[in-house]
Formats: sequence, structure tokens, C-alpha cells
Amino acid sequence: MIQTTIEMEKAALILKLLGDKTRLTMMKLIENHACCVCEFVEIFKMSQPSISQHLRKLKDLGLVEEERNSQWTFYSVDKSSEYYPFIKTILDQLPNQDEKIRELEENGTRIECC
Amino acid sequence: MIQTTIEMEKAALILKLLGDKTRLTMMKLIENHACCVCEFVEIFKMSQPSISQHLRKLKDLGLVEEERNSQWTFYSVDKSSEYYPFIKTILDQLPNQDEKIRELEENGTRIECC
DNA sequence: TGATTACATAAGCAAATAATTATATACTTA
DNA sequence: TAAGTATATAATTATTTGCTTATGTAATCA
Repeated sequence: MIQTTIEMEKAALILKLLGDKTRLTMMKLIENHACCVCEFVEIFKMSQPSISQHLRKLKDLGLVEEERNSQWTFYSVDKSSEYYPFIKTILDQLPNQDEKIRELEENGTRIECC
Repeated sequence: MIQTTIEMEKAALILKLLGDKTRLTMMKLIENHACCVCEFVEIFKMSQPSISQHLRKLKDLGLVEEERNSQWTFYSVDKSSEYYPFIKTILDQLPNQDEKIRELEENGTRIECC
């Protein structure tokens, strides 16, 4: 079996980023749905700047991509990242977080990207 | 395919621990070799208390086990941990660190556990 | 038994992190 | 064009982290 490896230094950086419950949950959420900042604010009950700063860190390492759509900025996992295979093996072992999306829909606070 | 999942909170804790280059390298090293504290001091060129503190954190989450053998304490990945499958998928993607063990052997500072 | 070796733990400190408040910017809509 | 909404960034602060030094303990050895 061919096993791709990731540089130690980079792996530690990525794991440190994922080692925060908010960011880890974000990543699991946006692996299959794009979410905008105000949805995260609703989901995590955190201030908007705090959310933006978490997303900024994920963006700086190239783990997420953003897509502007009218007044919203939608974030999703960048599956074209060279680190996505590594990240995917982690996310695959985490419990599905889709009930958080359903709560937004029941709230009427869900914003559809496209 | 049956996919076991790990609680979000616990996953974040584990990833945070692994998100440190020293601890991550330690884990990769002791997945297949037991190492004692003084070997880590030699490998990482760090103070002994610093090494002990890293190991303590890994121990507190149950990721490593220790085995006392005369004056040395050998640490290795606890493969019976309920979190080992999760950790293994991460370690499997990291580059082999065995050259560090070979350096010890060339140095004459390698200590054999059993 | 006294000295040495291996390790753990405690205390202190500097750097990094994550949150908040305040403010700026860009887009939308009335 | 003015007001409102969504987001980003800067500044500040509290907390956490990782390291160092100092000290304690247990085992080995001369």
C-alpha cells in the first residue's frame, strides 16, 4: 500500500489548528456544507470577530476556501489542498455535525449558499 | 464500511496534544520502539523536565504507557487505548522517525528496553 | 553508606492563544 | 444616498502553554 506522508512540522501545525473544539467542529461541518460567518455565530454562540479569527487561521494554512456570494462569505473545506487527504482521515472519524445545520433550518437562520 | 467515531471534545484534546512537534515526533517514535526519558533528552536536545512534562501530558490522556526497568522508565504508545485507532490513522501518515533511533545507536546513547 | 544516575514535580516566567470590545469596510436595500 | 447588514481587522486582556531552574525521590553502584 502506498502511504503518502506529510512533513512533521506541517502536520503539527495542522493538528494544533484542529486541536480546538470550535475549529474542529467547523471543519467537520463545512466538509459537506458551505457555511457563512453569521451561521457559525449562531451555531457556536460566539462573537463574530472570534469566528472570523478562527476562520482566518484555517484559511492561512489553506485548509478552507472562501466564496463571496452577495453580502455573505461562505467557507468550506478546501478539498484541493495538498493536506486534505490528511485532514479527511481525521474528519472521517468524527461524529456527524449535521444536526447543527438542521437546527439552523428550524430556526430560520440557515443561509443557503447556492 | 463501519466507521468508529470519537467524541468531539476528546478528539480536540487529543489533536491539541499531538499538535506539538515534540510530542508528535515522540508518538511516532514510540509507536514501535519504547524509549526512555534520557533518550528523548538526547534526541530533542531539550531539558529533562521539559521531556518529562510532555510525557506526563500524553500519559494523562492515556496515549502512552510507561514501564519501569531498573533505573529507566520506558515509554511507548498504549495500543490498547480506546483512542489508539484514531491516533494510528494520524501516525500512519507521518514520515518514519527511525533515523533518530539509529543516531542514538551510533552515538552509543541508545538504551535497550528489553 | 555515600555518591551518582534517572526521573518527577513544583515554581516562575515569557510567549502564544483565544476571547472581547471597538472600529473599518463593503455590499444591499429603502 | 443614507441606513442596515455581513464581515474583517486592530487593540486589549485573560488564560494557557512550554520552557527553565530548583528541588525531591528512587534505584544503582562503588
